[in-house]
Amino acid sequence: MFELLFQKFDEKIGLTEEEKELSSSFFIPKKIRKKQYLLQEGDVSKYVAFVEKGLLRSYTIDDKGSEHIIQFAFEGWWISDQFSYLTGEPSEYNIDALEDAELLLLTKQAEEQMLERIPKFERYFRILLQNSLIATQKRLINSLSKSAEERYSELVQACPETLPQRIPQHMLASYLGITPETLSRIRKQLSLKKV
Amino acid sequence: MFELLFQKFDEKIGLTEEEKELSSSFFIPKKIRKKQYLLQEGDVSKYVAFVEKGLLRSYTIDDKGSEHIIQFAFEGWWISDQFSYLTGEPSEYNIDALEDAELLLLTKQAEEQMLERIPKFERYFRILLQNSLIATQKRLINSLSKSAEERYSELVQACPETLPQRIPQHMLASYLGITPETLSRIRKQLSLKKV
DNA sequence: TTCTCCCATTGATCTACATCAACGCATTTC
DNA sequence: GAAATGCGTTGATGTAGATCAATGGGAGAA
Repeated sequence: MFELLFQKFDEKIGLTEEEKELSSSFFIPKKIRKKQYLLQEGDVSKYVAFVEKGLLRSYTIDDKGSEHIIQFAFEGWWISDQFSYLTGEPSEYNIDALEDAELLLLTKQAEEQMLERIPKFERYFRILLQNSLIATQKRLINSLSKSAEERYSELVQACPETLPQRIPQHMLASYLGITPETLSRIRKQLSLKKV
Repeated sequence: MFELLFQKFDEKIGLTEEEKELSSSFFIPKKIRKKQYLLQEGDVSKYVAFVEKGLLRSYTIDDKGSEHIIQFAFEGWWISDQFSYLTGEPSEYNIDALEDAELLLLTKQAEEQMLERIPKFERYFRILLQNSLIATQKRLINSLSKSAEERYSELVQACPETLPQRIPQHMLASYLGITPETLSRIRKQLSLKKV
């Protein structure tokens, strides 16, 4: 159950066997099925979740009723609503599973205890946050400066196998901030260009 | 010189007098003039900067030559290119001053030493990162889901005095991801609505 | 099997915003 | 003081992408 988590830890910070043992005790394993919510708008985000298996997304629904996907989380990624988790305010986001998933949940108290017992996790979580911030800034600048076609091409180029395989097209559109119709037309354009 | 910095520290983590004394030794005070660069595209970001006085911005220039502002940094804010600072890669961003400014610079070595000597700064920087991430995600979702007029109204509503006073209009446009012409028209629209 | 329902596609039309160009005003530069 | 430069405004026109509507195919439920 914890293989992937430990592997990820090892990439950033080395852990001894005792530390692994100890750290694993702070996590709550949980399986959820496709379409099931991990977090619903209005609830408080009590956990950050590490994805051992499966695929989740976080998204928000705007005043006009359309969904905007904030993040996908594949195996080895973390997902949560940082704001709600941090402040205890009710969340404006939803998190649900696109595929049956196995998660490792960390509550805030567990996280704090873990940081106290094994301080080098401070470093680990700081690195995670920095990477998220860098990626989100890049995505923001892209959305402000590039065309939908450019954004889609770059996205698919980044993960050519997994993304189109595992994520339905209308969700990619939502992630890119365009309508499914527009994405369909863009794909047609691109396929014509290639030939 | 360090008043504002210590005040900000105190808001998140308490510091003793010795800790203040010690922590201040890690910073390099620096004054820069309006229009002067703190970081130029292609250089490596060696510092994170705390703004004691004045106003800076970070921005990037796209393939077509237009500027996209990533962040403004008023008094009490931090600014840097996290990616370059972290990896040592040359930066794709520029940082310059919109007003004469007084800064406190922290190099990576200094930061590491400071974290080692006063570990509660881990917490402080983690909070900073979390807040940046939350704000950037919100801005991203706004840019994907709201009209330029909505984004401008909300931005001005957030800081009605400082923003339009201290930031030239074409830079607000760049921050919002629209052209100066469009912003001008939006402002006209809004002023007509009010009357 | 048949009946839904959901999803991707395609066409026709609409609209928010960009682009290009010109002008007036203020500020800086010589 | 004249000249140059930069910024905000306004108008005319172009375009990426949204919206609305219809169609066909595939997956799951009865």
